[in-house]
Amino acid sequence: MNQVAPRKTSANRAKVEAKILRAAEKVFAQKGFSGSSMDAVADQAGLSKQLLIYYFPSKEFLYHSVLRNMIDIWIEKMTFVDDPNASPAEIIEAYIRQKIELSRDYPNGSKVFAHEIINGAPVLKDYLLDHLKPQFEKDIQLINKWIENGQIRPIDPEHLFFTIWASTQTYADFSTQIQLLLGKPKLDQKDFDRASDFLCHFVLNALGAQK
Amino acid sequence: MNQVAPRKTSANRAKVEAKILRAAEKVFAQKGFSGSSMDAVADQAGLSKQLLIYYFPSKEFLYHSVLRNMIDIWIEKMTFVDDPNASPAEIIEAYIRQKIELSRDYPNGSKVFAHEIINGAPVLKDYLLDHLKPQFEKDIQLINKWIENGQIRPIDPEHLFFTIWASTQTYADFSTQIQLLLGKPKLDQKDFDRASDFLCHFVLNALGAQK
DNA sequence: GTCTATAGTAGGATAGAC
DNA sequence: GTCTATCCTACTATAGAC
Repeated sequence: MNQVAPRKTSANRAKVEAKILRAAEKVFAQKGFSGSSMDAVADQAGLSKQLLIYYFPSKEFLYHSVLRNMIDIWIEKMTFVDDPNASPAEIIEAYIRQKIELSRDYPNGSKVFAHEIINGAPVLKDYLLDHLKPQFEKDIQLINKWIENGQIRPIDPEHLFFTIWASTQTYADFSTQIQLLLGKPKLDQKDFDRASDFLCHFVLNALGAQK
Repeated sequence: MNQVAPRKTSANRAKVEAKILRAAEKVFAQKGFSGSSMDAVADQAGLSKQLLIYYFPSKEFLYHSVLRNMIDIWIEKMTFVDDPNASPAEIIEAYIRQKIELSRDYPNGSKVFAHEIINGAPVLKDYLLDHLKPQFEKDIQLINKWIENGQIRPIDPEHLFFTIWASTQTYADFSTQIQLLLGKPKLDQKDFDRASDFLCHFVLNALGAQK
């Protein structure tokens, strides 16, 4: 037998690993990869550094695991769901709202990505090229089709995406600054709703897209 | 005499300090405070670690110096220049263009701030409260006045600022991602011009502000 | 002002008892 | 699976020669 009591063991392992990944996400979110220590992750997860290393043999492996854990859902929310029955306004509004929800639900994941990108995307570069870029180019084409059809104003589609990404992710990455200026200890559901409503109106007005 | 050859000495010191600050800005931009080492800064500046410590006795002091060096120009560009003769459209267009210029001219400074804010602004918090917040609130009032006067559409002024900040700073902080998706090794002047033009049109259309 | 040497500590990782 | 002990490297910082 390779393992003692494999069933119980692996169930427990999954639970501990999940706890560690949540802790690591939080620590990496604050300081990025090189700024974070295994000690800090262990503390956050409530176990010893040695035990942490038992589950995740190296810091690099832990970091990769955190990224892997988030990357697919992340890229999925960065690309359109092309519903042929929906109007441009409907597609864009749904897109903005789901991006804000992502910032609300995964603020730490967002910050980990922010660190990774600011750092030059040393780990994610290839993955972004292989998975995000093709989708991005498809979405650009869809927007260009809308422009040709006169459904929205002629604008630079690439920069439209950069603006939507930046202004939705800022509610996760720069929440400290936003809290400070709004005089709130924490952003609540109402703040995210206001952000969504503002951005949807703002972008649809800018595009001249009618619902 | 306190110093030997004070004139030459202090002139040289200023030059070396400037070189170190540029190097430190670059290193801190990539990894943030805790992720950066004095060794890396020394390497980047082209001098020994010991000599670096002679000029900047501690890493904290160096980091504070880098921030102090940028913070005033930074906050200045985050607030309106209230020209009573200018129209809302003119004020906002000038504002967006100068924010994009800031991202172009000080990408490392922008990234250092990004790290600091993502981290919870441990160093800058008080400064932002004392210096940015009052200006922010004044600018909000001005926008509300424009809305009352029917010069722009009624929108959430706070979130307008968050959107403009995010979508201008993204060209510094997330330049890696933008380069990747545009298929460019580096953003050039044309890219920044396109970004400015896009954002000005976009925001003015969204606000319904006529030039 | 610049160098060598080194102290002191924190961090990543391993070995081995239980 | 969990713990103690420990190795080794990298890091911040100091002391002191020149």
